Amino acid sequence: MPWLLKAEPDSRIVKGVDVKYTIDDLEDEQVGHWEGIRNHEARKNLLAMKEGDRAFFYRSNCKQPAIVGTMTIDKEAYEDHFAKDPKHPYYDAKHTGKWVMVDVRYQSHLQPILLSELRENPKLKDMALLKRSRLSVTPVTDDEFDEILAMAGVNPEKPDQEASEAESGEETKSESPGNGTKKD
DNA sequence: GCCAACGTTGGC
DNA sequence: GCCAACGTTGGC
Repeated sequence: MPWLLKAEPDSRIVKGVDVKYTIDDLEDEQVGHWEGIRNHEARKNLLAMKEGDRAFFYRSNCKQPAIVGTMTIDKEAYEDHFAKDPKHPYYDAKHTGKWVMVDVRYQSHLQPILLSELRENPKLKDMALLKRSRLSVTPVTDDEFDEILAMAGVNPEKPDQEASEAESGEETKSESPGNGTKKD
């Protein structure tokens, strides 16, 4: 099952540590830890992730909240040791040892799909992201995933195109590159 | 176990 | 900065 994971692109200092994390950061490191999830339902979703699952990178708590890239689950849920470190921003004195994290692997940048655009698409009206706005790890259906890729101008049947399209940037910056399916 | 008070998330 | 949604806490 595909997933959506939120991260904050703007600097925010928690216990002296900047918690910002962007799709560019993930691209730089290729494989990143998704630590700091401190909500039971989000935890349940982390535990349900399987290696190889597709996921969206969502930027939240910023001017233009949006889906900005894709990644895959690289390592299934394991103990989030940051919960045990009293000096860490994600320390949780109460639930030490029960929280988990996954590793994610960078796949591609997408032309950002704004939250407002997601809301406008009737095919996405049941998205967990929209219904459970405060949940930072949500499931995405296969149909929703493909629909969003289409909104980003990516052919879901040729996912290898998405990397080259988004990276080379130049030739595919137009609004709807050849998909005549845009509603309105 | 109910619910009011309070804290946090995150869009606007 | 405001506030709606919603999770958590604690009194009873």
